[in-house]
Amino acid sequence: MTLTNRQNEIIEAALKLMAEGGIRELTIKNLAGKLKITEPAIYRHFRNKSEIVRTMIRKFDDGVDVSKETCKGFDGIAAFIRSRIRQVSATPSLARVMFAEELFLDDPECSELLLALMHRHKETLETFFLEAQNSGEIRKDIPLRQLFRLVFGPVRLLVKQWGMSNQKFDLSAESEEMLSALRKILK
Amino acid sequence: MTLTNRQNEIIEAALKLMAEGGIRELTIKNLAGKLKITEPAIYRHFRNKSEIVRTMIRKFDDGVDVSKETCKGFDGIAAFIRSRIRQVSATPSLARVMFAEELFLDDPECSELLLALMHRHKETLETFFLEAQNSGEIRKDIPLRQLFRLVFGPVRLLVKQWGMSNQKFDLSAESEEMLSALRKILK
Amino acid sequence: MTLTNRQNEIIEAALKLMAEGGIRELTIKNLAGKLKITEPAIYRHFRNKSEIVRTMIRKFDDGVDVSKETCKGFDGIAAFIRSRIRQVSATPSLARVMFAEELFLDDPECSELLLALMHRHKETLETFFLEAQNSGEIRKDIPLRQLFRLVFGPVRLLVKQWGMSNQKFDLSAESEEMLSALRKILK
Amino acid sequence: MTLTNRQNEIIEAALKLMAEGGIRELTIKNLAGKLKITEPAIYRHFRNKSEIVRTMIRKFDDGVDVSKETCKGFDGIAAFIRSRIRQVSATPSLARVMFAEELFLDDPECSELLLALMHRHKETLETFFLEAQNSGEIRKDIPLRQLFRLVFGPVRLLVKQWGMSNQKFDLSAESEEMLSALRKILK
DNA sequence: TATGAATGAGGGTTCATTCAT
DNA sequence: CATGAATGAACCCTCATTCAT
Repeated sequence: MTLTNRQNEIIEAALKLMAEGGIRELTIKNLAGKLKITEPAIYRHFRNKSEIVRTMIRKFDDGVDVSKETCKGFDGIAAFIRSRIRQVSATPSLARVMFAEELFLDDPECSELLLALMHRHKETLETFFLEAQNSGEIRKDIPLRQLFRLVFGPVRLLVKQWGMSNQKFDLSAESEEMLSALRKILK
Repeated sequence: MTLTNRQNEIIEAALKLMAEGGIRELTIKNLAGKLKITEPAIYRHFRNKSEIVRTMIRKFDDGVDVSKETCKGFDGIAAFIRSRIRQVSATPSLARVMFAEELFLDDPECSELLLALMHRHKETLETFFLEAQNSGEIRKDIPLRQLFRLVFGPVRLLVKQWGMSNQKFDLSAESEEMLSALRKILK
Repeated sequence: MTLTNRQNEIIEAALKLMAEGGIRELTIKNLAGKLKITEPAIYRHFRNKSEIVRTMIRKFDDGVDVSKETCKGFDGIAAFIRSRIRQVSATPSLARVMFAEELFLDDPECSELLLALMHRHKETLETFFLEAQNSGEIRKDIPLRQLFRLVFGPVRLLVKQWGMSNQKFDLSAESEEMLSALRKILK
Repeated sequence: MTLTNRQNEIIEAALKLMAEGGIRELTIKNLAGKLKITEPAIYRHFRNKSEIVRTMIRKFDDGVDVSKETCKGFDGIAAFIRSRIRQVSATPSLARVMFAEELFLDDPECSELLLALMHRHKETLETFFLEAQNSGEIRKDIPLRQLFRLVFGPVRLLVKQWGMSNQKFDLSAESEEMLSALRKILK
């Protein structure tokens, strides 16, 4: 995904707007206002609003790179989670929208994209879970799809709490604590 | 919370609209259309749109009744979760909005209400967690706020998956499986 | 003009509403709210809103009774003015609307009524002016219609200032001072 | 105050609407209709309706230029009055709203603006009155605030009569007659 | 690459009024 | 004498988008 400078600026502004006042604040007018250009100018860089949102989603999905080669088992899972946490820490506005799939329910193209991304992640992660079960890092009496929920449910909630509390607590400390708790209880 | 018949009808219609097409579908016009009355008629029953949404939220919060007397410890937590699951099963549209606090970010009155409700629940639940730790149902080396996330993160994710998959799996079976998994791993 | 009790209550409430927040505050809804009845109930007492306003206007015109018999010349004029001032002092809300004919521009029936009343007053008053000129109380080198403006322009402005200042000064003192000034300068 | 062409056109149309049918006729819809554009187009030129009205008020206040340098005493007053009369003659629609402060009672921002302008005028004019008293043009036994009313009350009433009569008489002749009458009686 | 001006669709809301009860 | 429920018309305003320049 190669974006022009302007495109990156627009994505950045869009994210800020969403974080500040919810998805309703993300309008072409506000976007233009924030970038100090006029509304039609936006359309030089994106075909329409949906494309902006979709590009935003894709861009932040690119940020999570956990190649299945470098890590294995629970380490792979931890790497994935840490990658997400690092991303959210770097761009706190993300915390408010990253796991809010409902926000995009009314745009079919966005919904579809999100579903596809989620599916891809799930596949990657289930490989890790299997490895972890086989190596004895994780007990074997819990179905894979429950494992997925037991691990990523808490992560999502943590990020959401951090976003809704306006970053009042130390996200990375709290996430490390959570990871070690997960390691403990799943053994 | 005593609502008139019409008010209940309006709330019901509002929920359906949201579930069908996201919060953007929840407009006074659509609401009126669904009820086959005119838009101004809505305003005889609610002062404005925000009041409709807030009433909707309150109504479904009323549905979760877990008195601290009847249950204790992990049973209290399980009761709370089962109550939620039952509610969502009965009104599947709920699954798509119940844990989507972001949807209401742009309405300060709604946001505030949601925060208050979440706070109340957290307080109730932390009592249960403490009891469970003291009675030995739950290990003591995990901080309360992590416990909260470890339990309710997965529940939220489960409900969300069910909603986004259009109720493709058996929610109550899956939730029972999750509960027993939680019981196991937290001991 | 004989009004029922309820009608008088409605007129009174209407006047208060107008005084508090301008003519836009005078709505059937607000009227009903102030009287703690429902909107349709208003229509038991008046055929429509215009009739309410017209009745209001007529009622307060009835309050100014200056028979041409009891007074003559400048005394007649002074009596008329004092009568107005007394009325406004008794019902301060009046000050904000009494001379604001523009408020009713959009209701032809009201406009017409107002014009008729103004015409009647002018006729009465011109008789007084003529008498005053003939008796030497007022100089004769000023045309009647200018005299009318020179006397009632200031009175209107005085009342308006009193109303817009929220009755900050002593209206009757100020009006007496004005009357004596008028007597002086017109001789 | 520099306005774009379109802004001037809008203000002009707004004034016409008000003059034709009272303030209730001044709606965005009518405004758009008169200019043969759509309603949203209006909002490219003004932020909202209140801003239109306020600009209208300011624009016509700009028209009254009486520098304290060129005139002194009663001449200053006469200049101010003549300036107003000229303005109203040029734009007869103004006559119906220029002195109708009540029309804007329901818009706090307009009310405030009007009060500020009125205050500024009063200050300018009281300087003239003082000069006139000191130079012997106006008798000294009448308080300043009464003088203000005695002079501007009649002017306001004259303009209002002209407006409400649909310009049936010769405003400038009548105003000159009034000015000379005022000069006579105030000496 | 940007702008100024406009548009069609739709948003939430308030109005005076009516009607059956 | 009053109500509950509704209506049609109109209100102000914002949306994403387009087009000529």
